[in-house]
Amino acid sequence: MSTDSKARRPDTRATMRDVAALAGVGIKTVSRVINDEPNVSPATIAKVRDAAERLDYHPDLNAGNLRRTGRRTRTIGLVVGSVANPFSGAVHRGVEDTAVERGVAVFASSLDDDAAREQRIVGEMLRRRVDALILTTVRKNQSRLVAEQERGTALVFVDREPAGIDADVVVTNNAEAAAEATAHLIQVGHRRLAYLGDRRELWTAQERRRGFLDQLGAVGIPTSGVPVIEDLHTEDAAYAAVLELLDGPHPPTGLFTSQNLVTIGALRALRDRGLHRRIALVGFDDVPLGDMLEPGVTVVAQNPYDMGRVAARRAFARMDGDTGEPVRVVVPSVLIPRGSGEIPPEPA
Amino acid sequence: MSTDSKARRPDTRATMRDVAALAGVGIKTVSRVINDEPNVSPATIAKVRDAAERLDYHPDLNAGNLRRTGRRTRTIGLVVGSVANPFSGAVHRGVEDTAVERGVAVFASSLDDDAAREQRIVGEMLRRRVDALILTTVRKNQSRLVAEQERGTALVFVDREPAGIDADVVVTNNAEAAAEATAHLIQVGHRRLAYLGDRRELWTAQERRRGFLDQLGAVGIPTSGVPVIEDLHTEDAAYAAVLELLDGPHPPTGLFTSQNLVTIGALRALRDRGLHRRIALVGFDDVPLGDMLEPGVTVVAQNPYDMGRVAARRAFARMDGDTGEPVRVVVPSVLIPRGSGEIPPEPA
DNA sequence: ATGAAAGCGCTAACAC
DNA sequence: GTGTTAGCGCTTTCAT
Repeated sequence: MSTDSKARRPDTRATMRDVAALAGVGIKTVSRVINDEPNVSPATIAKVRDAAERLDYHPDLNAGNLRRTGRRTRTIGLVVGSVANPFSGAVHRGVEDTAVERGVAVFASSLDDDAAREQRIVGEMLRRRVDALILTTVRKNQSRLVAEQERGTALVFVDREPAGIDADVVVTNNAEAAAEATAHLIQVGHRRLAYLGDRRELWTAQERRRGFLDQLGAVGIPTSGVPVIEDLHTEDAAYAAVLELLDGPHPPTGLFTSQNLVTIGALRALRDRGLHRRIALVGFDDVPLGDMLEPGVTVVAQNPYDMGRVAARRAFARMDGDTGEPVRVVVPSVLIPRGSGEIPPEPA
Repeated sequence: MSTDSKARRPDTRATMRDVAALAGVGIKTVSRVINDEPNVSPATIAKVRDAAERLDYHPDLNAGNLRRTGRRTRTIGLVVGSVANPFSGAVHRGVEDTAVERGVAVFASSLDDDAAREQRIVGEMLRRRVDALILTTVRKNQSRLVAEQERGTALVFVDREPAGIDADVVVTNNAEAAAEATAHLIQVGHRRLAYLGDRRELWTAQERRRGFLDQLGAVGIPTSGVPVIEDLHTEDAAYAAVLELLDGPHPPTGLFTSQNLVTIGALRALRDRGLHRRIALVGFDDVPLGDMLEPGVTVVAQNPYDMGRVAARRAFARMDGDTGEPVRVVVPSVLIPRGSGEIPPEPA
């Protein structure tokens, strides 16, 4: 691994001017050919294409966009929790599939739900003049972006709803689906439930908690004694919290876990105590191979791929000139019973 | 959702010239302040920063890069199988973590192992003048990229080794790890094994198959009668192939699956036949929650996050002027026994 | 310490 | 059909 400090590339990259010279035409004619503009004779087109080929010419999109009408970079930015998380990966894929059809490239970046990182990364993308930004934000208040939106950058929030800004939003039915999960546990016979949730500051966590508690209230279960454990942001934190709950004086008979890492941590804890067939669990957000565990993991599964597709479509609609009122799209989650959520409470 | 066809943004974006005018200085002075160059008086710095703040000025990186020495865009491209695949996600995260430290943005794109798509996507990235390209390619021959490499674009191949080009490569020890997995099954007592592999054209699939067969040969098991089923590219294809094998006249007592989707398909097939506790399985590449299935899934686990980090570091070393010989880094896979690979063959 | 002029690679506007 | 000129927003070079 020899290191040569000042190795500079020869930068022997052909420019449009080079192609024009070789083809014996003006630079604007080359531009016309490269961009498939009309009013160039077939013979000239052939000459230019041949010259471009021989010089291995590749147009510089960044240079072209500098002057081009509308100033689009044909580039969008996607900001998610972590590109290594399956939920984010599916959103990403949905966005990408929509973008690639249009020749638009996607910058992707992870936040780890870190507000400082959010600011840095959004700044980097803005400096690169992305046409649109699709965001799963940490901070609730996104008023900093209002000015950018007014300058023409399409903004779509996905998964989490922001405040302080009017923009398109694509979310799942968090509260309703959480209530449905809770109702499912209640219907199986559970009365002693516990809630295990993500960071309180996250909008999704608040919504899911609300759905859980509202449903308890709706069927007349007093919520005062119900363990509501929050700010669980990792598998390990969830694992520890569930162990503490199980080892406590009044362990619940059923668990509602509000996020996939929390679900996994809880599953591990149940297994370590040998209780995974005796204590019920319903998780929010699907878990990889959740159907192959024993018992299978009952979840309300989101549809992250569709959320990504819808978000990207909203972004492109805005870029195409849609100036209508901000749209709020709800991509519903569905309850998938697989076993863990159908375990009845133990007779007391 | 009202659509207004020709809504054009007012493009009221402040430029460096605007900031210069408001601050009452020359444009070059603004440039110095924005880029933290020396030789500006503190008072001038303050004036400029204040003006930039008031205009909500954000420099245009693409415009700046046009003239800047070295012509770096501070942008790299990552091309993987699918951003929705956990292996690719981990590679991506490794690349991103390395890039973000340097203020470099990452374009990520999925290939679905489609050669036509590979060409399109690489072209899009080149047009955007990425400083480096980190690739998990479909095609073995990558000589098309030699010219681009000579023009100064750093090229790093990750996971799969290319032909027709001299470039840095980051791979796992495919053949050795496959042999290790096979040896593991043999040691448990298996003699009737089967190989289930990905598309033959993929370098990794070839290597893993070679490791499997070589190991059988090394211990004197004749490979002629061993089922070698290839070109399994989806979970469903693997599922069907394994069912066929199990329902055949001489079902194997142990399976080696050469890729994570294949492993999952095989697991489903075994379960559907109620054989998951009776037929052994070792998979290549880890499977999400593989430790929580019953039995746990024995795998040779790759280290995709490290592969991403190492690949990105190689790319940055090249961008920093390393002109040494191409480097080949092997990030080893490790065998993780969890149960499925330790099932002994049934007594005959 | 500061700025004027030239130019990066391309497209827009307008000639011919 | 085709070319010329100007200029996108910035950095470079070189003067002051």
